[in-house]
Amino acid sequence: MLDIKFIRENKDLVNEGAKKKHIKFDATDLIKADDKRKELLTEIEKMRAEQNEVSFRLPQLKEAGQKAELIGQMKILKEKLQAEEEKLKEVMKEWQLLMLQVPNIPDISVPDGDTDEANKEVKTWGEIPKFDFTPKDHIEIMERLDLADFETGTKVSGFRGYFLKNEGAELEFAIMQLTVDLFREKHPEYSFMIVPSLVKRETLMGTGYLPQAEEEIYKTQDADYLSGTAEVPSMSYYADKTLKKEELPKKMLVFSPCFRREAGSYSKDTKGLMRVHEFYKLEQIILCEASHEVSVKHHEELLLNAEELIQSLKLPYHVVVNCGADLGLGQVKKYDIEIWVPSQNKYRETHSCSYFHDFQTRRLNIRYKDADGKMKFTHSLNNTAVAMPRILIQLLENNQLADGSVKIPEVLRKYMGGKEYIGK
RNA sequence: GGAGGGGUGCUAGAGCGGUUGAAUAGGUCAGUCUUGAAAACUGAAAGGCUCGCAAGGGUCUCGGGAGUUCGAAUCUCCCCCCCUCCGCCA
Repeated sequence: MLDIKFIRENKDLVNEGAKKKHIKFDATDLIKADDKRKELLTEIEKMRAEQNEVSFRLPQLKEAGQKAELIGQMKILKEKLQAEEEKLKEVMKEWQLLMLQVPNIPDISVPDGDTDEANKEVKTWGEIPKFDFTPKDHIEIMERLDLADFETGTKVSGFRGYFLKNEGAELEFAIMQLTVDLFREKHPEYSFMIVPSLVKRETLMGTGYLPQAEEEIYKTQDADYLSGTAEVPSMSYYADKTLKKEELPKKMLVFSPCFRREAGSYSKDTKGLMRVHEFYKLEQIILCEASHEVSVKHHEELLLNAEELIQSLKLPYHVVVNCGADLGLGQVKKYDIEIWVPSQNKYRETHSCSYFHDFQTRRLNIRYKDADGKMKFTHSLNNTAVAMPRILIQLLENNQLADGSVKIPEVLRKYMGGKEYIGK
């Protein structure tokens, strides 16, 4: 959500931003609705002022006749007031609906473009491995080495179901532990959090996932929902709270199971671990003071943290800046990290790093008192730390050997009992 | 699941139809006193919306929503949350 005052004063900027994001939106309707809102509000408040004034005077009146007359007048006023309030309610409904559609303005450094083709590579790291054999895909590797069972996964869990087994499961534990250790040792300012995935509807409304993504989210028979990312509960943790300036920036490493229906992607990545209905993720979240420069600084930091992890695993990757059309409603700028997948001969996304200014926190009402004594909405940012099991794809494929075995990256060995290979 | 009790400001806690944005106490901040501190004393202090160049004004907010009333923190209904007891499960 953006500030209505800002929208009024920067209508063209907002409209251009929407255009860059390829989102159909025109602030004109919203401003019209806001005019109506203000007009009604002024009228209503005038009536309320009169009501308050009379209700102060009324008990002081001695004469019964005077009293009765005044009460009669107030009855009429009350009816008028109620009618106007009813009108305002209608206007507010429209106003809120429109407010929720206003996209945040993308940063100037965001490239133009209408598909992910236009995403711009800003960095590459590591060497793309050359194999003197045809590299297998992760499904074949895992099935051969008994690291996963997709067939039984489908039988037990349904479409996109999977079991991780043996070193497949061990690898997942190891990577998570590696990530936790990395943050504990190198980034101790991050506090650890494990958050609920089962959340109330209001929580998803607050974070802006509902009503837009209704189809994408699992719902329980108690009308609760299964969150698709830790961002939802961890941001909601701070909803309606006023933080102290000294508490900022708040940095968190958050663990949660994630659930996604993948309703719109029936034909995409249907096999293996690429796109599954349930998985575990460690997510980095930052709340910081309301300054563009500070947001940008943290955005770069979040990216580097993730890169650090990938580099320690020695996986080749690149970073892209998402183009306008690839940005979500609230995002100002987004980097994706994509790690090389040999069997597909391309990079595939593993991390998504965005900042939002106060777009999320305005809706969630996360504030702090700034040095100037003013209440401000914090800025918010997030990036994946590591998402399981997707990264197993790149890990296994890039480290596969001709004999079908897999070499375990050095940093993970201590978490796997010193093992160097899987399947040797 | 059953039976009760309760949700008030930073905190504790009054108020239970009419100058209550809200007593009182504690905490916080500023000042007086002091070499410094403590104590004591004095004073300050909520947020949203809105009008205004500003000073300042209006309005809303006592868990959330709806209602009764000329007027609601106070009465009624619904929802959420917390506590106690019983049951159930581990």
